[in-house]
Parts: sequence; C-alpha cells; structure tokens
Amino acid sequence: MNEKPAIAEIVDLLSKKWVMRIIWELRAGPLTFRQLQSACNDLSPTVLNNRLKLLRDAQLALNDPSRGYTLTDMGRDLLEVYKPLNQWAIAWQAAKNDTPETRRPR
Amino acid sequence: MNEKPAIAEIVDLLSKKWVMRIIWELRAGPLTFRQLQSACNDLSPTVLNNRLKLLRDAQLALNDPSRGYTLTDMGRDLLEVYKPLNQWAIAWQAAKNDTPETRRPR
DNA sequence: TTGTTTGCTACTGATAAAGTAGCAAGGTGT
DNA sequence: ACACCTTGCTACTTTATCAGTAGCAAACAA
Repeated sequence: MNEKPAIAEIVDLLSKKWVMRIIWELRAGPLTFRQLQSACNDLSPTVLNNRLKLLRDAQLALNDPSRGYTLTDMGRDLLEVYKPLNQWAIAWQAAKNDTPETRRPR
Repeated sequence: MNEKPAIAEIVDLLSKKWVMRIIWELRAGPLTFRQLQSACNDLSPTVLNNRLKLLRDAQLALNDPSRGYTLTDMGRDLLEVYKPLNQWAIAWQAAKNDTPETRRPR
C-alpha cells in the first residue's frame, strides 16, 4: 500500500517549507487560520492552506471549527520526538561558530 | 552573533530538499560527488553542489579529496538524533493509513 | 442592514529546483 | 608525448514551488 519507507515519507513532508513551523506554532493549543498566519510571519494563505491540507491528510492536525486548528495526538508525539533535536541544535550552533577560521587567536 | 534560535536554524537547513537525504546516504561511509548523485535519484549537480556547500558550511559534512564526501562527527550525531523519528514514522504511517474513511467495514 | 471574522480561492510575480551539456584539473595507462 | 578516464563543478534553460495581493461566500453580531 505504501510505496515509500515511512521515514522517507515523513522527511518529504517535513522538508516542505513551513510544515515544521506550523506544527511548532500549534504546540500550545488551537489557533485559527489567521492566527496561524500571523504566527508564521504572515505567510500567504495560499501556502498555509496547502500545508494545512497536507497536515490534515497526514493526520497530524485537524480543524475543529469551534476552536481552530489543533494538533492530533500523533502531531503532539512528533513534537516530543523533536525535542532531542533541539538539544543537539544548541550544541551544534555553538560548535560550528567556533572554528579555526573564524576564531581569533589568543 | 546568531540571530536565530538554533532549532530554527537547523529546521531551515533540514527543510531544504535533499539535505536530510544526503546525510542519510553518507551514513555508511564516504561517497564521491557522482556516487552521491546516483544515490540521490540522479539529482542535478547544480542542487547537489549547492547542498554540499550548505553542509560543509554547517560542518555536517566535508570533502576529503582522497576518500570523498564524509559526515563529520556532528553529522553523525545528527543521524543518531534522527533514529527515534524513524520509529515514530513507522507507527505514524501505519496509523494514518488505517482510518475510518479508508478502512473497509468488516 | 452593516460590520466583523472565518476559511479559503484566483491570479500574478518571484525564487528555488531540476535537466542538460560540458569544462578544467588530476590521475592512469601506452 | 598521447589518448583516456573520473573528479568536482559551472553555465544555461526549463519547470516546479513559494510568495503577495485581492477578494469571495458563509457564519455570526450589532
């Protein structure tokens, strides 16, 4: 039924611009379409709508008309999985900005 | 020195097409430019070269002329961080393809 | 009615990615 | 020297993706 390995499928989805950001912005609770828009640097409704459709199809988010767009349980799980990446990223950013070329001698 | 939070910076990088795939293809050891190309579905040298530059700048990969392109220690660490995502993805793919709409009644 | 907010679409312009051809540098073998 | 490779890479063109703007219909409120 699935042509692709699961990891390839999710990497494809998360490689699309704004997808991870949208999930991130929904971390604290539901947001309306327009709230999401302004949370994501006023991205165009064209792209936002497209991404929300992808996220709904992937069952990572859904639209509860009375509350707004919300993460599903799976969406929240994905955020949990991403937490270690945050730790790694902090160490990475510090390390890559402290290289022989850019570091001044002491 | 850094305008962006580390997590935003790495999400930006990993959101670019082929970046994660390239890291993945280097998991087992060095590959030459052309080996990487064919490993990544014959992607154009234009994009591959661009991505390799990004990865070199991010110090996740480097080019050892005698061996080919290789992951740095940080690059390998990133792969480690991604392992849980693989587990999550398998469960996610199974769950999302077993929904009330697409599932036939028994 | 008038006004507001909702999700969303249509249309246009800009940017990123892909496809193809080919080059210069370095090695290898004759 | 020569003709061959493979290397990383660039130039150029086409196509896909993303962004910006305007605005609509539905739902509700004053």
